[in-house]
Parts: sequence; structure tokens; C-alpha cells
Amino acid sequence: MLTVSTSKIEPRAYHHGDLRSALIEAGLALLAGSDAEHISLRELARTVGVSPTAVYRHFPDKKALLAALAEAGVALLGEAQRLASEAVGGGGAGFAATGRAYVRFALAHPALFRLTFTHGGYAMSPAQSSDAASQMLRGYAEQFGGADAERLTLQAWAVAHGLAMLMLDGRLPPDDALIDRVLDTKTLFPAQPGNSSDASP
Amino acid sequence: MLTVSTSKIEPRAYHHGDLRSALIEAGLALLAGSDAEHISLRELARTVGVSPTAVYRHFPDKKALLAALAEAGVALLGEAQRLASEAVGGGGAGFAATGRAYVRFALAHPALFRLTFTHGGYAMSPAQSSDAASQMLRGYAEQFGGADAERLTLQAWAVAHGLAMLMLDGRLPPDDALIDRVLDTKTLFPAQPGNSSDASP
DNA sequence: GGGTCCATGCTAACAGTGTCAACATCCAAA
DNA sequence: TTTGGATGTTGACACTGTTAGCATGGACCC
Repeated sequence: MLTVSTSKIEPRAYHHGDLRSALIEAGLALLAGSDAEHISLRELARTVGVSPTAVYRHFPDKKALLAALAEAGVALLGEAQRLASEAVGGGGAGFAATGRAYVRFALAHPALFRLTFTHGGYAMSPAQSSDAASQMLRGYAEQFGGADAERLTLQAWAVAHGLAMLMLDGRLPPDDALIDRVLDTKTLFPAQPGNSSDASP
Repeated sequence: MLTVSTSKIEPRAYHHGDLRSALIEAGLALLAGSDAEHISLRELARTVGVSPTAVYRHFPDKKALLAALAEAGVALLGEAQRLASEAVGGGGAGFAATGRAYVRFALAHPALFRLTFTHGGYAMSPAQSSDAASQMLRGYAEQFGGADAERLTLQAWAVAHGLAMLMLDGRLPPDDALIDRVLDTKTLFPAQPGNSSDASP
């Protein structure tokens, strides 16, 4: 867009106003261009226009800052999955769509996706997690998995996560058609309802 | 073990002898205790008893050193999988065993496993790779997968890799029973021969 | 054996990093 | 109006990866 930002053209007063939000926003922007381990506290402070140590008024250390960015990543991922599921009307198709959205999100935001899982600090399976993505996954599993709900949940998560990581690490080509083929629920979970061969091609 | 190493007790001559091997060996040892991004060139040189810049006579930069460690990791992983497969007599049971061995290797050597996939530099699917693990995986897939051999290969790899990463990142408990449950080939690939319900419990 | 070359080691230095301590500024409550 | 706490700054420290230039000593040629 061509509109110039209307916020604070003046060189800023001594106090920034909302440095914490600005750091997170700038951090997400930097993550679009380079991996998390290559963004430095000082560079981040520079882009926000603040001294390096000002960051320490809002985060105890670099790890905490990265954790905050990871938290933002969790929210974005969950939203992407929700939208993908709604776009196909939920249900069994929605279950498959969340899986594809998971991998596509990883490819679209590689550094953020990595950071989310490396510095997330959540030691919880989706059976216990409360974030949107986990809740949705759990819901689908209970709907279709029957007594094996938890196993189905974990298998689905593992396939999607593994595929995403292998593509991010360059072991598999980041191919959209390949995502569809590997995440094919008809062959992965043929016993589930809606996966008979009469489904749409 | 209590035996003192018999090699070179004297403070070493000016030239080390085989610094490259020593660096890799020490690197693997350090990886047993901390993540790859936290081991420094200088610390590694210190543990080997050499000046920091001596490393550059054997590796152009740190990335190259990490790549060499990753290569060693690939070999170790392949060997672990081969042993696991042979231990159960190969065949369909061997296929399942390699998957479990894959995840158990990741749990036993977290930093090395991570490094292997992050700095491996292999942009190849197992359909094209020549390392032992890939060859074995491909062989199993062709044996059992029929026309869908490649898809089965990728799905199996993705489940194992995803499970390993989720456990390493603390999203799933590093539980041996959980590995068996998630990598259960009877439910993941029920159409394949040998996966009828009359198999051993 | 003597001489030379070069692989392999070393020291010194540079820019950049995360982090701490001490000081500066400004908003807001007493 | 004064004062205190939140939020910024400068300066410094130890550490990092990396480069440039020098030192050593074993291997080969005469």
C-alpha cells in the first residue's frame, strides 16, 4: 500500500509509548527475513530506534523476547487453521484442511514456525493444551476417532508436523501437491467415516 | 572406565596429528551435553587444547564444522536403524522397528539429531538419497507399498520425524510406550500385508 | 645430510553479541 | 509541587566468529 504511516513521524519523545508491542511487531517482521537465531537483540532495538538495553525493561532476556514472538506465532497458526477449516465447511473436510493449513503456514512463515516450536515452552500435548489449534485438533479427533481419539490426534499431528519440518529443512521439496498427497486422510486414516472411495476426486 | 587413555599423554607437539578427527570427536561429545547453537568454535578448540583459529585449517567456517558433525549423525542414525531392523529379523517387523529406532535415536541424541536435519545440507528425499537410512526406508516401501510406494515412504518418514521433533521440543512426553502407540503400523497403514489383527500383541 | 616448501599451528586484532551497573528523563500520584 | 517509579540512556565486560600475519616442523628433492 502507498499510504504513509500516520503514526509518530516526530523523532519520538524520551519514552517510546509502547515499546513492548513495537519490539514484538518488529521481531515478527525480522522473522520474515531471517531465522530466529540470527536476529539479535541489538539489531531489533536498532530497527525500533531504541538503545539495546531498553529491551531489558520489557523482557528479562533474549529468550523471553523470543518466547513472546513464539506466542504470537501460536495465535497466527491457530487462526490460519481455523480459517482453512471454515473455508471448506468444517467436518471431515475441515479436519484435512487444518492439516494442510498447518504445513502451508510453516512454509509461509518458516522462521516463525520454527521459533514457535523451539521456544514455545509449552510442554503439553494437544490433549491438554488450550490454544485454538489444539482445541480444534482434539475436537476433530473426538468426532471421528471414536475410542482411538487420542491416538488419531497424535498421528495426525505427527504427520503434519513431520512433513512441515522436513520441507523446512530442505529434505522434501516445498510442493503444494506433495502436501496433499502425504496428508491424504483416505489412505492415512481409511477407517474413519467419510473416507470411503466415493468422495470427491 | 578407569583405564587412562594411552594416546599422547605428553603435551603434544606443535602439530596435533589429526586435529580434524579430534574436533569432530570432541564436537560429538559436546553435543551430548548442549544444543548445537550453544557450542562455540572457541570452546571446542579449548577442549581439544588448540588455539581458536587452528580450526580454520580444517574447516572454512563454523557452518562447515557443524555440517561434518551432521554427517556423522546421519551415519549413526542409519546404523541404529539397521541394527533395530536386524534385531527383529527384517521384513514388516523391521519396517516398524526402523521407525521406532528413528524416534528413540532422536531422544537419545537430541542435539545431534536436530543438527543432522538442520545443518545436513541434503536437499533430497529418501527416494533420491543414498545414505543407509533412506535406502532402507525405500526398500521397505517398495516391498510393502506396491504402487503407492513413494507415498507410503513419505508418510512413514513424516510420522516418525514429526513424533521425534514434537518430543524433542517438549510438546509430547518422551515416552517409549507413546512411540509404539503413535507408530503403530496396523492402524497407520492397515492395508499393507502383515498388518492383519493376528500379529503379535 | 642439507635445504626448501608448505601444511598446520600460533598471536593479535576487529566487529558484533547478550547482559549488567549506574545514571537520566519524564509521567503521575501525594 | 515535590517525589518516586517506570522507562529510557551510556559505558563497560566477557564472549563470539573471523581475518591477517607470523612460527613451526615434517616431507620431499638435491
